[in-house]
Amino acid sequence: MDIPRILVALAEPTRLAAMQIIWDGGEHCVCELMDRLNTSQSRMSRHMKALRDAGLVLDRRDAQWVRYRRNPDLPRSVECIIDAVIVAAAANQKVAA
Amino acid sequence: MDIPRILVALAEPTRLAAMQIIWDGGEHCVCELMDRLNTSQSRMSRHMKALRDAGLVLDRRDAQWVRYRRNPDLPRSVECIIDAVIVAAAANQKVAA
DNA sequence: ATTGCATATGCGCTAAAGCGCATATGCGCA
DNA sequence: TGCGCATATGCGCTTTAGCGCATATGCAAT
Repeated sequence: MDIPRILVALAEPTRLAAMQIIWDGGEHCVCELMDRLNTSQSRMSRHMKALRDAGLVLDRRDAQWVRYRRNPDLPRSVECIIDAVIVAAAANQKVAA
Repeated sequence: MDIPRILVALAEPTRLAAMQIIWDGGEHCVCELMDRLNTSQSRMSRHMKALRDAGLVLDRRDAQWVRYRRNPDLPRSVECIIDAVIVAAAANQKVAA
């Protein structure tokens, strides 16, 4: 559990947005994320790799797709960080809107 | 409230350690932090500037010293992030010890 | 005014992050 | 086997972060 590494992973806006999508519990392929976050394929793929390397998400091959999902085995302390970050980011988006 | 900027600020180990010291509520000069965190003067000063620029701490001139303290006006959502990060970092240090 | 301690900052350097582009790989289907 | 979609990655580039060193600034005391 490398806290700085986790924070770095969450500190990039596109990665944070991806976490917001994934954290609810579903599985999401790269192409879906890349469409919803309006970014390129290679960029999205690399960002997902960063989240995976930080231990925040898991991935699974499903035919031609790779499905990413939240890592269910994170320590509670790390889940608390992510919850707090997502809440704060969501609150911020409301203010901005 | 720029969440990514806050996360970047917290993602550096020395800055995170400084936040752990400051978050309790006291005032701490750069020389104290630099001694306790075993780092150089310029490095510590710059890291404190980063925390200040992120809005996490405030500073105050007191004679030859500059006292840093936690920013009491942070939104609750941001305080939650910092609390969670500090708890997780502390838990980690126990495991490592 | 000078000295000394505390802090900030300009400068140059190195390392790392992030990106686009092109290409490779994995998989299903015809 | 060959094609097409989804994903990953090598490469080169640009930007940014972080550092040490030296120096500037602020303040107090002599």
